[in-house]
Amino acid sequence: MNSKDIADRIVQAILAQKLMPGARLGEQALSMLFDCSRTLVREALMQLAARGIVQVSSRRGWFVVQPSKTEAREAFEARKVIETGLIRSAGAMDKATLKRLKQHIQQEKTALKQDDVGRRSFLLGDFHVCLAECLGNQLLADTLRDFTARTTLIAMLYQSSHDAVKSCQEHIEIVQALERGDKETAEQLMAQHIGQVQSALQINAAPTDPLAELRLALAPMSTPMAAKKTARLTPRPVPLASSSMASSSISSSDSPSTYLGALL
Amino acid sequence: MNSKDIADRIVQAILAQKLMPGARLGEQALSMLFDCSRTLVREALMQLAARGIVQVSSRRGWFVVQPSKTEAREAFEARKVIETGLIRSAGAMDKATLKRLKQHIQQEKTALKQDDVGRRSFLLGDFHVCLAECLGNQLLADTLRDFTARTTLIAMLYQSSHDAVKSCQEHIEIVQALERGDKETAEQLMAQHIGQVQSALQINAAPTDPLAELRLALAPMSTPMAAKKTARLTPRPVPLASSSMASSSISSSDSPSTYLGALL
DNA sequence: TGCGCAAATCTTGCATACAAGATGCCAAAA
DNA sequence: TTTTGGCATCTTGTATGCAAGATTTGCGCA
Repeated sequence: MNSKDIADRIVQAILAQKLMPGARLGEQALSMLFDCSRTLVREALMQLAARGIVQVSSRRGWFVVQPSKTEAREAFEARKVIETGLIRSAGAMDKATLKRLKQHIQQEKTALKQDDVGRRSFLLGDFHVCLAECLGNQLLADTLRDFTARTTLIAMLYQSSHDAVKSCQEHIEIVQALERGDKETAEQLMAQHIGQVQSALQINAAPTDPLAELRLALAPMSTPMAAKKTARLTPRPVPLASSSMASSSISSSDSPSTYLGALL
Repeated sequence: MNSKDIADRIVQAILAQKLMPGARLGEQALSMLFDCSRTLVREALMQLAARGIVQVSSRRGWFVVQPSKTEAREAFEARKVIETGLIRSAGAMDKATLKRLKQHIQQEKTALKQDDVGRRSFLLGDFHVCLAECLGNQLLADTLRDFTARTTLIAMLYQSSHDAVKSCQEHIEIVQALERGDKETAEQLMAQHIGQVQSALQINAAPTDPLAELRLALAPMSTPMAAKKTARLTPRPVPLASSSMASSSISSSDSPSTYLGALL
């Protein structure tokens, strides 16, 4: 278990929407989870920070990034630029490549059918990384993975009303266009597809009132003492001032073991 | 002096062609240079590794990356995709932005006139980062900085015969096209410009046979023992198997002080 | 009850110590 | 002379300890 593995696990958890933006990533907690020293955890977090996936607030803690509206726009624009450009500059695809893409889409369908939210989210994002690899550019594929993690976080943060089934359908159409060699259409479809995801954001929903979580938790219940403790409410809540969101419940109000469960 | 500063300095040294591909970056040496512990140096190197700028060979050392031919192709393709796409998707530029670009070009001219190789190399690369920022995408600008560092290393590794004056001239033309709102031409010029730099590479010069150095060194000399020792051949030469190159002499056979001078 | 201050606690920042693999060097033997 | 075995050295890999800032908590006081 080296720092690379730890970083990969964290990225995967984000792609599977199991780590929310703003989630706390304590060095101690992670070192216990991965059964290693803080040193390795720190190295992993440093790498992720360099990739723009986590950030550290001096002597306060490490947190999954919460992209601002500007950063959200930039991330989607970046993906559009890269993915459409990649299609445009690509040569013809061979059969094996197309097969791989189709297999990926099959996996998406399976995850959709089984209602496996984590896997579904991961695969819908991974399609784009896979496509970049198929188009023959590992460098851009890796870059795209980070950007996809970013847009996934953005979708969580801005309460995307995005439809997974529709997304999968759009992936299918893109691959079909590529299969018949119609790059122009494929490029156009890709731009639309990313645009769809982007416009599904409630871009003004983020600065919702910071008490939403409390309100929900403290709403009158029919069976008053159903849960013995209702869990501590936001013990160390949203770290960074700015916009708050409903995410911290998962990441910070559960016990360490549960909170870290996202990585297992 | 934190790890971020150290990483920045290393990147700058690469952009200024003061650190060659394959150059050794010993933790101890850097910690002495920056007067800090190995921990900080290690954190910086980890970040750079995550950005694909350095790599570590287990218990052997840290080295500036030596992109393979495939990686070289990918890096140039990535830059083409991003930079042309960015121009295409950009809106109109305001006056202040154009002014900034023109100032940058002025700096390029100055460095050219003064024959300041380091600054010249840095500025010619930084133009593209600057442009990305001007086009309103900091995320892609940061990405482009890393990619530019990569292509700079590639140019060093593959003995680019690239002409700085010509490059600057091409920058000027791109900005002119942007100024008159002719994005289409600007995009085309940019693609050509990057293509020029790419095709100036001696792409077949690097994977020359690994014995080239030996052959040269062992070629019959007219004055047999002219040099008392002919220098140890590749003392701790190229770290990773694959392609060898003529660069290691500078980075690894000089004394630490000289070798680290690139960062000061 | 509300407010302010200080101690306690938590979390990261940084340095250092030690472990362990990789490399180079040298001597001894074939 | 060449090869091989082992030792010395160099370099990273990992853990741990302590310092210092940030946050929370609890208490005294008006």
